[in-house]
Formats: sequence, structure tokens, C-alpha cells
Amino acid sequence: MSNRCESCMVRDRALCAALAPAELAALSVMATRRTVAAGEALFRAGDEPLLCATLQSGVMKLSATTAGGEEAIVGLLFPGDFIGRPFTTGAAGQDVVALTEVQLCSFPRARFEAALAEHPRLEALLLGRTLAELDRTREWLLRMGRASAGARVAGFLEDMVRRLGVLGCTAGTTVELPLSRGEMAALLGLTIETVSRQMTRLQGLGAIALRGGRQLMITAPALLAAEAGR
Amino acid sequence: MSNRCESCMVRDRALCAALAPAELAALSVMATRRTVAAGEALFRAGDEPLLCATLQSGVMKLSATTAGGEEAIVGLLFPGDFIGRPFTTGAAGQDVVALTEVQLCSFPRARFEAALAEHPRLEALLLGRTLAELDRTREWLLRMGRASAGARVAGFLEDMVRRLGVLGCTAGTTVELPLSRGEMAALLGLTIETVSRQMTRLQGLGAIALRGGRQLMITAPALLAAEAGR
DNA sequence: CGCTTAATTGATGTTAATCAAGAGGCGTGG
DNA sequence: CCACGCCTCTTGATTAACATCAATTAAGCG
Repeated sequence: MSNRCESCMVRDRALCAALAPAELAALSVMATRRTVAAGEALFRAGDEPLLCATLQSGVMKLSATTAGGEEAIVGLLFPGDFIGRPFTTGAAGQDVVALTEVQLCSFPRARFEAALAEHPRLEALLLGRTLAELDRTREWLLRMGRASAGARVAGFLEDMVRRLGVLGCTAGTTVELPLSRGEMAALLGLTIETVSRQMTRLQGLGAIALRGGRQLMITAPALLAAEAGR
Repeated sequence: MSNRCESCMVRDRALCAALAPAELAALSVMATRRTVAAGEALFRAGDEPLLCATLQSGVMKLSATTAGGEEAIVGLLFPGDFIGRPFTTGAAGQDVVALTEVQLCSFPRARFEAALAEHPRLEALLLGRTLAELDRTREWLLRMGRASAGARVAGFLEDMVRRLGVLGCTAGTTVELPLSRGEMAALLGLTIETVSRQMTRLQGLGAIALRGGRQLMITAPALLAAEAGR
């Protein structure tokens, strides 16, 4: 089993990177690999999430349904990210849904909690990660609160390319957006039409180039950053 | 020292509630009580936060400065809340500033980390709390993303009364708002004028009663909840 | 190749920001 | 104790940004 971890796609980025080979071997025994198809949910809001996992490939969304019945996306998960709520009981507040086909390395929650108790370094790292995620969410909150539609879209594209692209957000980087316009709107608190208009505007400025709805190339990173308001 | 903890105002709510009396005594030895005046900062964005603390009384804000130079408030801290970033190095993203006079029970960060390592229950609880805080921040994000100005203000008042009022958000509950209109605007992503107008509107509806700028009484909790969009 | 769904584009309406005064508290000093 | 000035809050008029409504075009897929 251990060799599985050694060949893990997110070996360097994931939580378990903190573990020594022997510890990793012990953990890998209880890991289950699992694939979730695009559009399928891993958890639903209201369920108690009974497993913890590391996202190995693909992108997921955290989405909630508003009082009005529309979808709102409150976060995205990328390879290496941790999923689950150890030491927390009660229903999840959001759905966790695969945007693309996704591969997970998952553990029953109780077992994962036991592993955390046994490997303090793992627990400390998870705490650090969660605090960092909290910070990132707060930064996002800042953007959502006061940035213009143009800044939101530009900032989102930057973030997306930085996390999906190999080299970060540099000229020529091309990525396939894992979200539809509707999902982008749900994430950014805008309408589909506004997102679309801003995309065309950014293309008109020469900051990005679009091909089809989802192929995105960065043509002027500095311009995009300026549009994002930074 | 231990008797200090026994008489602690937030003994039941704070993180250390998880500890046995003996453990508490050990921890209390390295605790420093400290008062921060209204308007004073505990940390500044860019500093490395070298201490961890429990907020004992008063209210604090987490605030960042936008590219445009205005203040944005990304969170509030109430008695019993934990402050600090154990196992995380690097600069804080936000200022932590007292809105009212505040009392803290603080620990040098390294010592607090050692305590976490020594008391796994404490660490598990902090992780659970941080995950819960993340969830709350995401709910807030949801509100910031799409709620109308009226819903934001009503939702904020509800939250505030629930956390400051003894009985929660019930008819007749009166609280002193710890934020100015400007700070409310910075928190809600609105302008001072819009906040003020919404407050007057809620008063006109009979949901709340205001006296002076900051004295708030809830007159119709159900109406307020309806305005918050829930 | 035609159908279906997603994305773009245009015209109009609404909401909250902005600009601009005025009113109410509060502390200071006469 | 009252007058003055400062600051916060409130209120009004106008403008700008985004939502909404309504087609049209482009893409994905059998």
C-alpha cells in the first residue's frame, strides 16, 4: 500500500507530506481511493460528513442553496486540499460537489481522528492549514464585499490560473476553466450576463483570450492584475 | 493562579473549558491577563502574531485595508473566542483591533503550541472551533455575495444581538452596538448612508427601536428575521 | 447535420453609491 | 450652565453599476 503514497500525485502538497515513510505506510493501509464523476456530490448540506479525504486530482465546489433557491458557491477545492471536519459533529453547511472528475484519498472520519491523535505533527499541520484557509476565505470576503464586477472576474481568473496552471499566472498560460458561466456567477455573486460581459471586456482589453466557453489563455498578466485591483 | 481560571468570565465557553482542573492550573501559570483600550490594536496586518489569547470580555474586529485605502472588516470576535495562529508562521493578513475595552487571557505563541502538543483534547477542540469559524465565515460570504442592503443590515443586527444579548434575539432585548455606522458599513460592504437608511427603515417597519446612534432594542424579532431573508 | 444547451449581446429597470446638506450628540471652554 | 464647534448620524437628489428581461449566436453532442 505504501508505494501508492510514494507515487501520489499530491505527495508534496498534501497534508500527509508531513509524515515519515513509516507513518505514511501505516496510514495508507486504511486509505481508500475513490473517484467521483463531474457533477456528483461527495457530501450534501444537512448530512454529517463521515469521511475525511485529500483531493488528489480535479476541482470541487462548496455550494449552498440560498433562501431564494439559487445556488451560491462559497469555496473551491484543488488538488492537495483537505476535505472533512474532524472533531466536529453535526450537519455540514454546504454541498461538496465535483466540478470535474475527481480522485480522492479518503478515510473514515473516526479513523482519521485517531490518526491525528497519534501523529501530532499531522494535527498541527491540519490546524495550520485550516487557519490559512480561514485567512483565504476572509480575503475572498473582502473581494466579495466591495470589489466591482470587473475586479471580481479578473481576480477569480487570476486565482484560478495560479492554482491550475503549472507556472502560475504568466503570459501564455492556458487553462480549461472547471466552472460554467453560471457557476462563476454563483461563486462571484453576479449574474451570468455580467460575468459574460466582463469576460468579453477583459478580452477586448487584451488581458485574456477565450476559445470556446472554457478555454482561457492569459495574454497580459499585469493587465489582469490591475483589473483585479491590486 | 488556578483560582483565576475558576472565576473566569468565559470559563464555560472558552477553549480551556475542555481542560481538567489540574491541566488548567498548569496552563494558568503561563497566562497573562491584559487589557486593550477601545480603538487599540492587538496585532497589525504585516506583523507576525506572537501570542495566542482568549477574549474574555469586549468585542474586537478583524480589519484589512483595501487597495483603495478604505477599511474593510472581515470578522468580529466575541468573549470566549480564540485569537492567534498557532503552527502558522508569517505575517497576519488583518489588524485585530478592540472595538470596546477588551480583556484578554494571553500566552506566548510558542508556549501555547507546546500546551496544544501536550493536551491533545485542547488541540482537537481548537481544530473543531476553527472549522466551525470557517463555516461561519462562509455563511457570511454567502450573505455578502448576494443579499440586499436591507437583508445585510437586518442579518447583522440579528447576529449581534444573539451574541451580545443574554437571551438571544427576543422581543425587548436591548444592546449597545459596539460598532459605529462607518464600521458597520465596512463590515457589510455598504456605505454609511445606506446603513443609516436601512436602520431607519427597519425602525419604521417596527422591527427595531433606536435611541441615540448605538442603543438598539429588538421590537419584532420575527420581522427582523424576515428582513434578513430567512 | 440538426438539435439542445450554454454563452453572448442589447435594451431597460432597480438598487445602492455618490454628492450635498442639515440635524442631533457630546465635550470643551467661556 | 450655556454656547460653540466638532463629529457622527440622518436625510435628500442624482448618478452609476449591475440585474433583469429579451433575443441572438455559438458550442457541444448525438
